[in-house]
Amino acid sequence: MAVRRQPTLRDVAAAAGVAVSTASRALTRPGRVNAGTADRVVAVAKELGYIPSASARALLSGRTATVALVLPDVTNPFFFGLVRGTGARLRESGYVQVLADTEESAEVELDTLRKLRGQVDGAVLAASRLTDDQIAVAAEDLALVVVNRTIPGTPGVLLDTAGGMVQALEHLVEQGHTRVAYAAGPTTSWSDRRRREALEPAAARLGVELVVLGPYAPVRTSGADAADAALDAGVTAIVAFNDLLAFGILERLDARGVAVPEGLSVVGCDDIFGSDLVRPALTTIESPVERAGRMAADLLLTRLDGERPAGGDDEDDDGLVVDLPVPGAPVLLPTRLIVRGSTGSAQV
Amino acid sequence: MAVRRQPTLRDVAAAAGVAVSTASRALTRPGRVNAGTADRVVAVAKELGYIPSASARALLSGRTATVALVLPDVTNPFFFGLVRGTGARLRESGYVQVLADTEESAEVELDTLRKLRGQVDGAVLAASRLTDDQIAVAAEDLALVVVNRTIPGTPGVLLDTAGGMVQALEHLVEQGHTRVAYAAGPTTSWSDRRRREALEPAAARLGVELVVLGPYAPVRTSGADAADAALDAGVTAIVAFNDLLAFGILERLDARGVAVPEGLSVVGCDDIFGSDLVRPALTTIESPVERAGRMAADLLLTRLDGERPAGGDDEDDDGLVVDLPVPGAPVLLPTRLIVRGSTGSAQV
DNA sequence: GTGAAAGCGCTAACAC
DNA sequence: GTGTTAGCGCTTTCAC
Repeated sequence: MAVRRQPTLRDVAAAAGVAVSTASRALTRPGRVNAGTADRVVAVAKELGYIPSASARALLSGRTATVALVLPDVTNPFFFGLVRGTGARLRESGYVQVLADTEESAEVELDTLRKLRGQVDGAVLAASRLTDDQIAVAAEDLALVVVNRTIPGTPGVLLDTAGGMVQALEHLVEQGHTRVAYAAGPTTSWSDRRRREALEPAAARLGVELVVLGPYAPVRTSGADAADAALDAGVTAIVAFNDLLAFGILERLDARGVAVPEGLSVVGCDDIFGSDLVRPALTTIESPVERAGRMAADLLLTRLDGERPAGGDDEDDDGLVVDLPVPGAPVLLPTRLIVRGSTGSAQV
Repeated sequence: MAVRRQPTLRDVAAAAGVAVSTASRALTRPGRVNAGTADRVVAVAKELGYIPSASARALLSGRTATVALVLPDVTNPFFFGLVRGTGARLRESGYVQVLADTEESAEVELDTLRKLRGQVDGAVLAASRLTDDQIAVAAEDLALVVVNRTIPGTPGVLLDTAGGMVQALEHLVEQGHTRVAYAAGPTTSWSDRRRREALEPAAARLGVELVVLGPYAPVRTSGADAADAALDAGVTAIVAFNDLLAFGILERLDARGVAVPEGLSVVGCDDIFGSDLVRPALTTIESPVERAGRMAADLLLTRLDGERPAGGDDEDDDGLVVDLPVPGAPVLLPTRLIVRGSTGSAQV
């Protein structure tokens, strides 16, 4: 693991017998240099194993070709798709992906965002624990795209799981259910609020009684409480905040000897890895998470590559600088109900 | 998403009425500056929201406080633990984690490593697709720690899944199995070779017949072929290269109406998310992947923070520079067999 | 204890 | 078409 000194542009220029500026041009804009010279420089650079210093470029241009994905918990399988989607899109454009875990803490998130400023060109902020205001403020210092959040003036991508849950409710009604529980997620969750706001009017419209249970931490272990509460509440079906919670519910029902779907129909949300592995397989709401990630990265890159076309730098001293046209509404991605074995007719 | 101009050290110095050098000292080494002055500078810096430029620091020191995790496929749940483990350890030391997906391609991996040089202080290389030589060469230009690989001179962390598989074999023998299949992984996999080399002598020692099936791509869909082959081979138990493959095997057996473990005992490997969710739950080999990641990051950081104690920079012009004492053997982490429902007595 | 100045590697004026 | 020069933001001599 010895470390060899990297050749610099100066080394290349010297070896090729040209000035650094010529070497620089030859490597970045070959058109503006004598073809023969350019070839020679390129050859020498290759031979020496020259790699331009990212730090020097960054210092000069203010651009790092790096984008961060900020999320509350890398552990949560739901976010894996986001990692993949953003990563794939970023790689396509030659960007480097940085991963930041905020450990479900608003404080850590704020601090992370602060430190990221200057280190990255922008960030995709997923399931943020911050307030709208805090995000808006952070967006002043760092190009931001939010996922599952609406912040006026900040581009965003929304997964319409609320819509998916309404589909689930309709499905249950068709199956004859008239009293359905919703096992709620954390009160701090923006998505949870959105879902409740969608479920309540839908329930009224469909003439079904909706019982809200919880809130529950969106993890498997909370499933036991949720299952018990559902049984106590005398519902025939339960829609869970997410699949992890639904897995826990299934486990508990199994342990208590309650058959699914005969004793209780169960619906999850997100279609994470494993939802088709459990028995009975879980009826759930498929979210195009990976696509959302790709989209978020795309929005950010569009922003970034429009922003400073070529290292522009204003010398205005009034502090404030660029103000860009902001895309109106966030992108809303539809979700889809996947019916599997965990839901069935209501037992009268 | 406007972007405000960041205050620089010069701004801070000016506002505090001191020279940049003093401001720099006040912020980095408060001891070497008049207490009052230092306080003032710090206060001003805070007020202005000053954040030191990472690029400038990197340019000057050659250190980026960034480490990359390079892996063949972010999609594979097996690597999630690695992402977590390395990420957690890096964060603890204030390092930033960069994620690089090489898409299972040696070429992409080589290119990634090349580009990473200079962008990061080091990298954790997991399940590399490169040859030993290629890795050794890459290690000359970038501080590297390998996971599940032994490269002389390069620190590494090994998960002893081969040992776990021997445990599995012993367990099966105790249950009366005398003819057992191993569903092999990709031929390019270093781990697969290691496991075979451990299983064969173990089988001989235990007096059990070992049938090697495959190779199979380590994904769920390959499970169908593996299950069929096992049934054809007339074995009573099968050990799969990994859990994904085992899941596929279970699905196929279910589809063919073969009971598990009565008709066939199934063992997976890695204990990934979902292995206790399937029915019957999967007997598998638990690997401390997260711990391995943490360890790998730890080895790297130790290396890094010993390497250039404080931005040292040699002016030797002979090209070659540092050569460090290399830790001898790689760290070997033990694995453990977890017996669940998918294995049982051999049906005579 | 503090300031002035050099320089990390690179690109973008500005000469010639 | 090519060389010279300035300067990105910072740390670190070297004077004072």
